[in-house]
Amino acid sequence: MTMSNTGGRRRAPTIHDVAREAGVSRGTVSRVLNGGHYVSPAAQEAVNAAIRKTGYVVNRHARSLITGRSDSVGFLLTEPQERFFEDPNFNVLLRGCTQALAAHDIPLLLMLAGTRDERRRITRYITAGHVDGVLLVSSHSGDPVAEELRAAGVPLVACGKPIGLGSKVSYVAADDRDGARDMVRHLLSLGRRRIGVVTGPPDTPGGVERLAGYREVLAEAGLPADERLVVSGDYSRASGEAGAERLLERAPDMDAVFVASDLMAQGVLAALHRAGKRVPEDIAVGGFDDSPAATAATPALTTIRQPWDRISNEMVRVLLAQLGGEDPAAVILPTELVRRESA
Amino acid sequence: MTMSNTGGRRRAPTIHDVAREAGVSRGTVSRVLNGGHYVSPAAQEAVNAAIRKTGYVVNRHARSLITGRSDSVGFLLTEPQERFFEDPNFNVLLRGCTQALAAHDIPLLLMLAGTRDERRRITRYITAGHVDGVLLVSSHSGDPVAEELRAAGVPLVACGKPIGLGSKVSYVAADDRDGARDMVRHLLSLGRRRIGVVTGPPDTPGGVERLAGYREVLAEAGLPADERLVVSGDYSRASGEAGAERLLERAPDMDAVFVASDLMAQGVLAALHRAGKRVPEDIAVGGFDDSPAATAATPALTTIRQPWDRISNEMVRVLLAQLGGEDPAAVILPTELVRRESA
DNA sequence: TTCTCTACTGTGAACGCTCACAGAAGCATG
DNA sequence: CATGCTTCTGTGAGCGTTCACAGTAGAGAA
Repeated sequence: MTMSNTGGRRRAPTIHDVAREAGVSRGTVSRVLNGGHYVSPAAQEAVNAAIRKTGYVVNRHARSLITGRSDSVGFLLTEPQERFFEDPNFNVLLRGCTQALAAHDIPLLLMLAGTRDERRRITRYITAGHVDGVLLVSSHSGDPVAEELRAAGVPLVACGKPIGLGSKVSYVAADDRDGARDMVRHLLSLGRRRIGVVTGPPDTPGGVERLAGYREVLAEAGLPADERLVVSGDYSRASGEAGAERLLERAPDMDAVFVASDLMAQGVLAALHRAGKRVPEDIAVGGFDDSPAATAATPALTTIRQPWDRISNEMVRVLLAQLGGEDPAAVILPTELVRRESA
Repeated sequence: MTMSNTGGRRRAPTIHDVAREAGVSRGTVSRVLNGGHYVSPAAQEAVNAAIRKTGYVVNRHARSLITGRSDSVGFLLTEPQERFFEDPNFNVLLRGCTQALAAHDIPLLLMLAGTRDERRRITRYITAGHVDGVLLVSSHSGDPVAEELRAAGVPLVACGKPIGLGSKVSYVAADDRDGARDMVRHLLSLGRRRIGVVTGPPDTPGGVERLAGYREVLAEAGLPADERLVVSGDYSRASGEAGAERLLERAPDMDAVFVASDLMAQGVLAALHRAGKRVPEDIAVGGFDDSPAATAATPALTTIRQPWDRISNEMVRVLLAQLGGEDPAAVILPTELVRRESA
């Protein structure tokens, strides 16, 4: 009667135990574990049975030691922390990436690099090869971590087009410009002609591209470019509130606002409410993101849906392709107008 | 002229290189790396200089292979996914844990186990020793993953008291009952006497304890227990809305509601607004959590703050203590009443 | 037959580290 | 002067895997 796998918590079974159980050599077990090429069907089956019987699980440390790969990837957040809190997009993205990676049996290491010290530590950790690649969430330009990682040759996929870096870095992004165009066209179709905009920070792709889309459509419609109708925020609720106040002051005849994020749009709604403006009767409001904030708002926000589930899937796909030796790639995904009450 | 660390990306320096550079043996370098006991000051310094010069970073896989530890911990979420989205507490908790662990140079693996298959995979992964311990977020009772991990002897710290499990599992929780007591006492102090409650699911500690606190205070105040004033939700906004409607129907003379989460309280506010009730004039509303939803609501919610930053710190502290050989422990942290407009 | 090719299998040698052990040196104690 | 103790150092072994290589068997071609 031999010792079996149940109970005892003695020692985890190794590839050796499996080999003995299956009556083959370590090499054959290893081959089965790694795709099963050059293994006879009989051996294949014997090994699988032995694995089930012993409850064998590969020791990833031993594997990594020799392969040099870690079979894990990092999810790196270099944003200032308040965004992480307030922006529901991060949650969706994080969850999507975790799941997409889990499907490949690849664990995700969460890394927060808010301070200088943290950045140094994390950079060291990553460049030491403790992860095979990095999913980067950092829309601000001039991110030193991103640049260092790129220089060190770490496979990298950014979420949103990285402004500072060269073209050699992969990214996945929603079509910000096209989304903005859709929204502004929608506002025009409602008969609005004095359309304001609260855009994002000018060092983020969302800030730049959404504003560009807005300007393009107005120009195409033959409307004058009026800089009094343009203010910028930082994607926070508070900045939306402040932005709306400034707009109302500078352009009291405004009849619509395009806001570059739902969270800011919440702030805008609050400011308009305080100013006695009815939405959408007096002023139509269009958001961006289709976050939970959009449905939570009163009135519910008409907004642009970013395909976050597809974005996370694509980020993982592109990163894995890169780990497999493929070249960096840029992926741009279409957005969708979601009509609710605010416009 | 010897090959130096800069450029070339040839091969990462090993402990061997450091030893040669410092003129000592591998063993001495290893001792320096692991606390520096039994190392002469001279050797200590030589090794540190060599580490700086070579840019050496320890290979964690090699270390883990021999120590059997992975020097990483898992953050396991077995909640249904919508909570992860909607509840901002998870973000604060996740961020806090990541940072607290980073201070000990321990990476955090994010694990989502929503479906049966995912649960199986994750359990296998964890029990195989790929993480040293687990921070568990799963308030629902009868969680099969938690039970399996406990049975397998995996060091575990839960967030919130795990209902199903025995007392051998560590947890960190806010004092739900006391927080509820504070809120209900506050409502009483405002002169309210017909106080309703929208509690959480009865299989969560929040659902049980907050309701218990509510009942205790009413009893202590000599008020009758009226089951028409008690409904339960699932912490979602929608369930708060439905709960408020049911309360209004069953107890039209209600003059206050204690809601077991801010998110549900948002729903309650919406329902009250629709029913033409003014808050706080007609009905005072008290929330729980002090989440961003509390300030976003109109009127801003009076609520109970849970010390999430302390909770995450304590979770990590208790887990690390357990990894160091200490026994499981329960930590209960005080809450705080935050007065705003709604009550 | 003999040779070559393909499909499959087993065996040492790493990978980079820690741990146990042996041994050296210094100093106090018997 | 031996003995013990403490502090420090180097060395071999081995953690569990993969990889390169050598080798076997069987099929088909010369």
